[in-house]
Amino acid sequence: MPLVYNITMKRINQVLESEPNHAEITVRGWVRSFRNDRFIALNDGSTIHNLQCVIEPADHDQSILDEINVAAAVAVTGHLTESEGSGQRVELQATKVVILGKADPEDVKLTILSPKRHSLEKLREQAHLRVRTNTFGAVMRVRAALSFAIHKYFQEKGFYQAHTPIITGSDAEGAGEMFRLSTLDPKNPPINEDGSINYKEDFFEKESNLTVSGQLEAETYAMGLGQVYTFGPTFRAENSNTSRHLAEFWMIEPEVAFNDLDANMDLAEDFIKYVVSYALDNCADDIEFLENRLEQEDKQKPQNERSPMPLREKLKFIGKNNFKRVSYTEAIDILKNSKPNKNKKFKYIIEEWGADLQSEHERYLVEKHFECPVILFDYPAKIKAFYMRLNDDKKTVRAMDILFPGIGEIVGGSQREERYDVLKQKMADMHIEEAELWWYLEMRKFGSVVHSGFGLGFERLVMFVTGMGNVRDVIPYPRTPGNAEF
RNA sequence: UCCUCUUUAGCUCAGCUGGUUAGAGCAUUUGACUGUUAAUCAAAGGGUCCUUGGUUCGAGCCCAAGAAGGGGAGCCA
Repeated sequence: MPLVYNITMKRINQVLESEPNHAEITVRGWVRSFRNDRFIALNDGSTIHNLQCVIEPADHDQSILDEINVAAAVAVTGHLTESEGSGQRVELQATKVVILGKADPEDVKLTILSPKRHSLEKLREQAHLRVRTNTFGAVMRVRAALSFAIHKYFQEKGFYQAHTPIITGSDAEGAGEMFRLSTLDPKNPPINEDGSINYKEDFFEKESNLTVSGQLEAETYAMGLGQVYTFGPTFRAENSNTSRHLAEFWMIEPEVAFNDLDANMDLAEDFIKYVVSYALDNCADDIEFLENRLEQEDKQKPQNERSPMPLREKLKFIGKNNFKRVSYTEAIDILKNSKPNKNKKFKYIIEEWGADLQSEHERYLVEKHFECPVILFDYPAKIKAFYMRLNDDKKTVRAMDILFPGIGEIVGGSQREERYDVLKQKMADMHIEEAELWWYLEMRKFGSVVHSGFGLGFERLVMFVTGMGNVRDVIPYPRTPGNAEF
């Protein structure tokens, strides 16, 4: 088999950029379509575009032609020429076709690889094959580019990645229900005298869980390395059944010593603008494809549910315009005086300061009132976590959320409470076990300084950049309540 | 967890007031054509009408329970 790697082997994205100079090259990929017994549309995952390989049927064995079926893997050797057709600039005049992996059309017919449109729900059922569709190829390339851009941004800014633990021994991170972790025999666990399970005999000799956030550990690292970020998987055992929640998702959590909340907002905004612009510049073809896909999808929807602007325009808008910064108190005033509040169109009517904002309120602010991303800050202390820094008014904390159109909350962050006594008191008030988080509190005794950070849900970012409407369609194998297939 | 909608061919769907042998487009197969671009033209094959139980002379259609999936809400990122 002449299939060892050599200099003439090329990825299709490179080939499509090459000059049609008749040089002999070999490409390998999967057949997307085979028209007229002559035109193979070949895709190798390197780009949304296919390479058209042209074969002269008389020059190839019938046994080979019979196996050039949709989804089959083939290696094609030939000469790159200008295309006679109008659909592409260059094409490969094939001299040799080798079938690398067969695909029986009768079997392919039963899968989403069959050459026709499929619903996103159907693609989800066959998640092991969906990356071979145009839409998922594009989404996953954009996801990978965004992941790279995130590391690039922080590394260039002098941040260090902190690998915070995935298994945690504390259950007080306060960000949601946790997945319990144990090696005890579930049918016959060791029992204490009072009937409870004796975790002293478990692997870690205490209860352990999958992490819901690396923030608390990241804070300790910011106190040594100055500016750090985490980027890893996070687990929440919430029974959330929405298009925006996963039980396993990836989160980015920068944490910076000496930053106050204003600097934190500056960082978050600059960071988001950078990665969105990076994707726009480096995944132009994929985002163009996704924009067209979205436009087609919008045609099926009623006018008021359609995207207000095309995908690329929306992404450029994010890069160019400043996010609107509004305090919680101002936001409440805006909402109180808003039409839907006065006409009782909101399900939850805003009556007084202190109420938690529902997603209908966030959407109103972002999509109707300001029509741009909004950063809300200085929330009531009562509705926010124990570690957020108390303002001098004793009523509000230095918290901020970034709200995006169509996505809702994409970032949640705060300036952390750096004062030992204040933090200790807040932990007591909010019933946080000091024994669980002694180390977090103790950090405040040794050179404690102002510091801030935020968490950004990676999948929500990918949703925004790709225009996909369901978080399950921007991660390879989504984990949701009742679903851990694949 | 709550509200709501859906489930009919491989896929997307239609199926009238409960009435003979359940249809269409795409996909697949076969043939024709051979510079196509979601190729085109012709023909063929393809059904546990989600499951269970009930009402009825008769159920894809009505009733009940269950299952799976979508959308929305809550919680959050």
